[in-house]
Amino acid sequence: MSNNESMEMYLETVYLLENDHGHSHVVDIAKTLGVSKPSVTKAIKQLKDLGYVHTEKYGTITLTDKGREVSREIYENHRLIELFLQHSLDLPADEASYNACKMEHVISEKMLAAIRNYMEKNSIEVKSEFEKENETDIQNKL
Amino acid sequence: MSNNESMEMYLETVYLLENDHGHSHVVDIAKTLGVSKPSVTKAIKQLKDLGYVHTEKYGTITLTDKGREVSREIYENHRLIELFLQHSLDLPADEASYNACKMEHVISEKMLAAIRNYMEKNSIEVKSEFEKENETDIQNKL
DNA sequence: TGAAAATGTTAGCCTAGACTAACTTTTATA
DNA sequence: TATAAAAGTTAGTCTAGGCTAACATTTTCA
Repeated sequence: MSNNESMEMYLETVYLLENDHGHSHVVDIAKTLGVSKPSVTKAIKQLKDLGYVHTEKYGTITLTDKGREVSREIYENHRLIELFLQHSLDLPADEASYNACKMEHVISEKMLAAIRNYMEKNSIEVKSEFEKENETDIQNKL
Repeated sequence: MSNNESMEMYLETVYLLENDHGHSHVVDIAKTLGVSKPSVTKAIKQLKDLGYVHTEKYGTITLTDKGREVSREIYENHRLIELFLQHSLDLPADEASYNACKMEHVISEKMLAAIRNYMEKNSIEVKSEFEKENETDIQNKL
């Protein structure tokens, strides 16, 4: 799973949708990511083969425990990077989120560790959006 | 040309090789990027079609004025990001370079501007490696 | 409740960007 | 200087990750 931008985006989207609605649907994932339904079906099949999601034919998609763990980590890294960009570069929220989305799939473990260290030193608390409030615009989180 | 990681890497490599030796060869590009010679031939053909390089059959590869301008900008952005990572996160040079290499192809113009602003505020001078010294290990610059 | 709309799937196509095998041309050297 | 080695090219293959068209299933609601 490491270092696969496309799959990480699908997994992260499933995670966000599930946090909002308890499960996700092909059509919602397609809309969120701006891809076609068949692309989603194909990707979800791969996530299933990897043991990250459970699906029922013509039914809903839910994360397995493993999938939830991995996707939570992906999303938390996204948040971490996002807050780092806001704090260090004073980027507005939307720009920070956009760039975090691009960066999260490519930067090294050491750089992530360095960002965590930076946040700690500057006493910046990194908490999930979900702990803060009830948002519904998932696109803003990707 | 915008936002094409692969082509940007080829162009940047041509730029670095040319700065070191006055021109570049398929085989050197292949070694630097860790790809096969046919992959380089194909990529260079595309760069030629875009007007970025000049080639002679079975001969050397050189940048056009346009190509030099674009590749210098790519490389300078790489350096900018690299120094930002070193300064803000205290990343060692090799880690900073590695992550700059990944980030340079994906981050937004606004984020680049914010980094420039950061460097200025902190009085960090961004100069090319070439102005500093005579290095030959190009891999370290990518 | 049955037909239309929405949703999900399958099959097949396309492109980018890698690769190997085999060939051509150039360079180096015995 | 002839030939082996090195460098470059061409042709064809593969994979990932998109897409559309067509079909299957489920849901909605008149």
